[in-house]
Amino acid sequence: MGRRKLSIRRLQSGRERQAKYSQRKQGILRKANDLAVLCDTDVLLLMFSPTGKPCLTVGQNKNLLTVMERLASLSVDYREERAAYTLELLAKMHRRLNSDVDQKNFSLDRYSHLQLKRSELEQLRSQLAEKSKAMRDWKFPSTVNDLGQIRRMENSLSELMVRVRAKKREFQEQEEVPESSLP
Amino acid sequence: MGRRKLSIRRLQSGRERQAKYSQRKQGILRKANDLAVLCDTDVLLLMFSPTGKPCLTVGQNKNLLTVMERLASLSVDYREERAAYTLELLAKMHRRLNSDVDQKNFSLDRYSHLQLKRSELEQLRSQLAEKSKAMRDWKFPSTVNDLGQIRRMENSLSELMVRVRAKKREFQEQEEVPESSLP
DNA sequence: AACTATTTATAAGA
DNA sequence: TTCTTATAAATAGTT
Repeated sequence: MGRRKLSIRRLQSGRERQAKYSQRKQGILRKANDLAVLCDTDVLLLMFSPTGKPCLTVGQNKNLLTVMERLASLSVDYREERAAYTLELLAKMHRRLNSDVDQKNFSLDRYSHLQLKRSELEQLRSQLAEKSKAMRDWKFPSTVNDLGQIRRMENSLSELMVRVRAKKREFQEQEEVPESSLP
Repeated sequence: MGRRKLSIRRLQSGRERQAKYSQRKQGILRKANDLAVLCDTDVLLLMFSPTGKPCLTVGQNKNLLTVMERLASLSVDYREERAAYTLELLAKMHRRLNSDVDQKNFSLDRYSHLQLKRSELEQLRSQLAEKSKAMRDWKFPSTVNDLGQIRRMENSLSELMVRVRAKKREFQEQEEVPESSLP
């Protein structure tokens, strides 16, 4: 909608971003309002300008709290769906993590071709065991009761994923050690 | 943006509203995402379909809580500005209310032309005094410390406005009584 | 902030 | 619902 097609990617300069924000802000505000009026629905739009100034609009004479409460109380179904999804993801990560650890623990013999000394092998094994203990012992709850708990679990999930990635990198690095560098 | 110009007013049938919602939902979602990407800003869009199904999207890989917290913690300035505004409105309503009540109390003689009996006039006066007492005695706080308090005050404000409107209607109805219906 | 050439969104119809 | 197409709206580049 303009002289040329603009590809949707972060604009380079802050000045460009601020200009574009001013340019498009009115448009999206109108869209939100039109939708709310035409369809007689709640529409909440909250945006922050690149300089951090907030712009909040809620259709249909509602206010932020009303709409957020509508979402929060949306029905036990919705929350439970969300909770179930989070739990499922967590369980999957947990299994994957333990499976990784088990696999590595059971296949430490793979490193024997590196011609490590027996003591070094044992040391490696104990390091791995130690590092994997926290992961292995990590428990996830079997039920979720509130949004706060869901949120904390999602944070745990993020941390877990970081740890899994770090673990993978660690093993990759172990395997990339060239034989010539070993005694 | 279509064969004809569509005027922005609530569509008549639920079927039309649902259809229009489906039609426009994608458009506004794209707008919200484009804005977030182009300007590297937080954009939160929450809408409910006419059937009550929620649709939440938050730009820039953020989540609902992150953005709401950004708003909530936006700076003491913003909250204070909001609190000051709410307080100002409340004070204005309070003054207006008391001024209305005082005016009416002092001008009860206006109703004398209705040729009410003295006892009826006294009864009216006492009813008015009683009804206005709650309003007159209503106190508003001089400081606001948290968003919850602001919210409660905004609710009080709504109630106050309803009561003021009711009061006005009441006086109007009093004045609309035709003389012929009185003894 | 205002101007237009263009692109985009979408209203109506199939 | 989904597609098509004429047309209204939004807006990119420019001033």
